[in-house]
Amino acid sequence: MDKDKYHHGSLKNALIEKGLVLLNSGGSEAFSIRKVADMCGVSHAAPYRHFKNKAELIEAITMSVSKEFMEAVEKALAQNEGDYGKQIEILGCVYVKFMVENPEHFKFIFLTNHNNPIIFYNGAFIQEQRWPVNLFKKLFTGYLESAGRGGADWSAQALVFWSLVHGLSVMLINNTVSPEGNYLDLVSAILQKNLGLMGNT
Amino acid sequence: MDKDKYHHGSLKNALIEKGLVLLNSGGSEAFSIRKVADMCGVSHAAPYRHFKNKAELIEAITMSVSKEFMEAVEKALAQNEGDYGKQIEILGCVYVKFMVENPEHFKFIFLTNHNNPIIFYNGAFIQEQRWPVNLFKKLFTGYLESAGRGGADWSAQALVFWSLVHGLSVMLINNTVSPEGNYLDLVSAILQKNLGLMGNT
DNA sequence: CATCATATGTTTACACTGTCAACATATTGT
DNA sequence: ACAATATGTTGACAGTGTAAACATATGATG
Repeated sequence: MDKDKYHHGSLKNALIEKGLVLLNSGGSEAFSIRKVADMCGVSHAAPYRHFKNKAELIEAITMSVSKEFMEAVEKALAQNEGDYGKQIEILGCVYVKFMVENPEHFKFIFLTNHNNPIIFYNGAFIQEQRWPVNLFKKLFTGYLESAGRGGADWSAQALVFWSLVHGLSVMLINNTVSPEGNYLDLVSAILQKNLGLMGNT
Repeated sequence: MDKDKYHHGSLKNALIEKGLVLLNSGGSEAFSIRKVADMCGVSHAAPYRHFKNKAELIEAITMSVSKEFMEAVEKALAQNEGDYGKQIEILGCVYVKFMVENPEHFKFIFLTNHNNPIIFYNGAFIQEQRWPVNLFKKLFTGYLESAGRGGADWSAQALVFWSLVHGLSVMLINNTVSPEGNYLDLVSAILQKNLGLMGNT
């Protein structure tokens, strides 16, 4: 792909990649389509051939990050196959770690209204869009069964788990809480305790 | 205060109030100093006599909202004095309700880095800035004592509680989870269950 | 190959934004 | 009364999102 060509070659992907870089260096305030275009060596209006507007570019970046996150989760869970309790704990840690290390992604992912919400209905999560709901189901039903509570409502436990790691992420990111030592130890401890409590009822 | 006067009279407060209105109607994207100035019937640069820049106006709005929130909490807790479990549940509901009803406040409050973090150190929250940490302490120590667990670590429980309501708020706000019926029933149920578990260990 | 539709990039333009400097008026203290 | 200060206005500038008009590359079809 020559530099001097009129056409970029793969501008769409380049915009997403460079956009991500800009986001995590300058923060969401400093993000601008024109800067991203600049970083791709392209005129300020070129992005509009690939994205309808700024929101759509951000949405694309969000999706890209979500995918990356999913892969990180899958990789981490490859270990400890079968031990559901351990896997849930790992999932929580990966989740928090990813969010803390990518705070700007976090903001975009969680502060954007979802077109297709995950509906909490009669104790069941409906519709998997960005988050591994099916994975949650597998892990929590597996865990509850292994704890002799096969009939319990997995989705309620998953919601609590989700809220917990979510909330911890927010508080760690914005520095509301700053633990001594490694924050992941704190997360681990909290999840273990919570899981233990879940199993004991 | 006449309308036609050269000086506004209490522009600083007006900017905070109108800024809040704009924030919760148009969203944080649509927020602009010039619009707020307009809403106050004042020239576009007038706000700069009261706030150094946009960030400082937002900070002032955030502080104002925090105060409002504190008052809502105190008011709600005036009932059920002495029943710590019930008060904790109420606190959680007020928290989530407030955040869901003021999503833009939420974003500003929680996605702004804190200059003075609440440090989680040796099991104790240090430094009360925007959030009622002392209230948390009172409620959770009270609750644990009434449950016959006087020696337990109140701050760990408070952190879990906080994460939980925090995370629930985020998920309700951005529509990740949308429960059937009143979302506060869901919150209540989750908190009750969690509190029950806490007491049973 | 020639030609034409389509995809992709550029230029120009406009309204709007944050912020500053220069200016104007009101308020306050002496 | 007058000078210092607080508060508001005007005008300017660089950046921003986005649309329209224009330019070039690419790919399909004869």
